[in-house]
Amino acid sequence: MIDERSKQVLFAVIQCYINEPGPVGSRVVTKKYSFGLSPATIRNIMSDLEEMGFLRQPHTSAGRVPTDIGYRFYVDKLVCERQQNNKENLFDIYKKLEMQKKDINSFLDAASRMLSSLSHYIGITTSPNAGMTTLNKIDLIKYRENHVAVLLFTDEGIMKNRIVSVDSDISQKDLNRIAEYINGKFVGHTLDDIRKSIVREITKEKVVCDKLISEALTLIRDIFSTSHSDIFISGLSEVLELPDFCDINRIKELLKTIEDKHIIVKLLDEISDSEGPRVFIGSENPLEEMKKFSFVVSTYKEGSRPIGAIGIIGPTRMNYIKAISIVDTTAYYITNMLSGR
Amino acid sequence: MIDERSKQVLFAVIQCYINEPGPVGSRVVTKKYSFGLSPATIRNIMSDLEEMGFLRQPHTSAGRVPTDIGYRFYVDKLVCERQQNNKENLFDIYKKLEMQKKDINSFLDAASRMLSSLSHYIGITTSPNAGMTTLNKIDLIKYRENHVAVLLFTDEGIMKNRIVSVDSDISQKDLNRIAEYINGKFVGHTLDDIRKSIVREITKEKVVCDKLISEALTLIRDIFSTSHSDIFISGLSEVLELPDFCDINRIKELLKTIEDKHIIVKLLDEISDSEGPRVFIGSENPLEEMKKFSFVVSTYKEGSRPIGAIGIIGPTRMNYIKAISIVDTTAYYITNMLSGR
DNA sequence: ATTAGCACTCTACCTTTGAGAGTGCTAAAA
DNA sequence: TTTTAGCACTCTCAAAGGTAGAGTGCTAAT
Repeated sequence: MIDERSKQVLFAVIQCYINEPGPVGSRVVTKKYSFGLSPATIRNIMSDLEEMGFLRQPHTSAGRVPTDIGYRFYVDKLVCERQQNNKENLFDIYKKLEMQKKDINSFLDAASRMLSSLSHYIGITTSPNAGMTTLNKIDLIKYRENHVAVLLFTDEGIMKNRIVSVDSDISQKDLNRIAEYINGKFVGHTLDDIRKSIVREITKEKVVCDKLISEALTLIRDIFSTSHSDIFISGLSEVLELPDFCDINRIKELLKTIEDKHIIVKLLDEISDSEGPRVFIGSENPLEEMKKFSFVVSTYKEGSRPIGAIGIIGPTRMNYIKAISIVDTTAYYITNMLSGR
Repeated sequence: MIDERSKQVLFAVIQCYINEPGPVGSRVVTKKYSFGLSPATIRNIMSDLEEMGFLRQPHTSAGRVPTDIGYRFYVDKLVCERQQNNKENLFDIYKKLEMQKKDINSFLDAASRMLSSLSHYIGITTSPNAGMTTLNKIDLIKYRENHVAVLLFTDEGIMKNRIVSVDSDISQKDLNRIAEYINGKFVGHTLDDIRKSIVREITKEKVVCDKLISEALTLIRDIFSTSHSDIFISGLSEVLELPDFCDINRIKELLKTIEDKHIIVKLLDEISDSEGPRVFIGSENPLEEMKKFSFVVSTYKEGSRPIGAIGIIGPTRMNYIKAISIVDTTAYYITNMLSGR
């Protein structure tokens, strides 16, 4: 389909373009890479590559620029060959993040900053998807008259807390009883499973237990269902330094997408059941607003189950090698750190 | 110092400029406002105003543009005269925010979005300054072996929670005892005060009580001291639509400032002991990075003590009337809603 | 199959030009 | 004394032309 030499030329063009933006011409390729061919030959090859859809010309008689398909080809090759990560920066990441261990959210915030400062693109991390985490303990605490604090502990630390007002004033003793009942039933299950069983239990109306408990269950179900995860985004100013973002309209687009965090959360949620780092290049992006950018994502896990996502957003002219490596190793260390608590 | 007629002209120029950017000339002023004077006279007045520092010319033979001093004069006048807020939009704000009452942080997040969507500038809210809030209750819960969850309830809802690892395994009973002791001593005081007394107590070494308690106190002091408040910023994409931000460098500046949230937190903290809405115009801003923007801030309170700040960032060419009114009423309603819990 | 040579194309940047808007000044009018 | 009309002058902005540079595609020679 595509011979080895053409492939080499394609990769050369892509690497040139990643190093500095602007169409890359045949002469430049011959100078930077010693193919032992003249510009004219390279030109012919590039012309072929354009026909195949890997390159394109911004305008007649300019150099070539990679298409999304070209990048895809390049990245696929990359991922295949990548056995050895560059282990050097691993340790740095590890050490710096270690400091932030205190609380899971500030930890993930720090991780997103880390992603962006390492890559010079936009770094994104999400807090664990509540539904995927396992319940460690529920506590009900009387907060003041008619107000109860519901605390959901998961294996990663406190995940959710909420103060709810209840109609009848319940004593702390009763609350303890309810909590005990719920704990006995649900500890060790994922929140998603718990929600499902609660729904089942309520609808089946086989509430042998007392009214308070059924009320509490309804309450907890509600808490579970409004579980939008937190998301940490950083590096916007970082990305503005790139020549790719000299156009004000692109900035606007990007900002609008990112500011509506729910969009990103949804996107990441969809991804978060897949393995290893994934790359979405330009038009491959499921989100309309992101079709001009590239997105490298991976997940961190609790045990073997992915519970949260991290990633990098940058221009399609992204240093994919670096980005993939950064995302991958960061995900790896987040997983480690969560389990090491 | 400055006669009435000149003042009128100054305000006319400012209003023109706020309505649409670009230097405003003498002809425009005579057309939009009926002073009964010819352009030539207006020109003379404007020339005087320039000498006094209220206006300036971007270049010879262009119209005039207000200086920061000019805006200041205008805003001062405004604040003096402002007795009647436009009560219409109050109700809207109130109703929409009411929905978000559930949890204080998502509530403040919503409030910041509200600020930005109403003003079309950048909306900022901070969560209550932990130090200023009063302690409602402390709870210590055994989370797993050697791990204790410390919960700080304040009158606004749960403010802080942290899981800490302790050397010796403590029983829930002991934890309850410690919590009880601390509660008895500190409930009703502000966290700042509590921190101070803890420090005193520890340093004085008059720890008649047992070792666990002194250890717990040290712990809690640490938790208090790392109290950076959350901050919610929104409306970045909003602001890019303004003609004032057509220059990419200004965007960069702004983003850099805003992305480093600690800067803003610090700024707001300094302000948060003053009354009513305050306006910082361009160079009046204490922060170097903000000297090209204007900042309208106010505080929300617990009782009569300000505990958090909200504000709007926009261009110096800001609609100050609207901005002040929005900030003021939003602050008012946040105060109300917090106390109405 | 590859390459050298050449005409052609397109962009980016610079300069020029003219229109438009607005000022400052002066002298006349109120 | 204050206001106004008239006019020359200045500056910006946008469009128009012109040139250099980079790169291509094609053809004919190697």
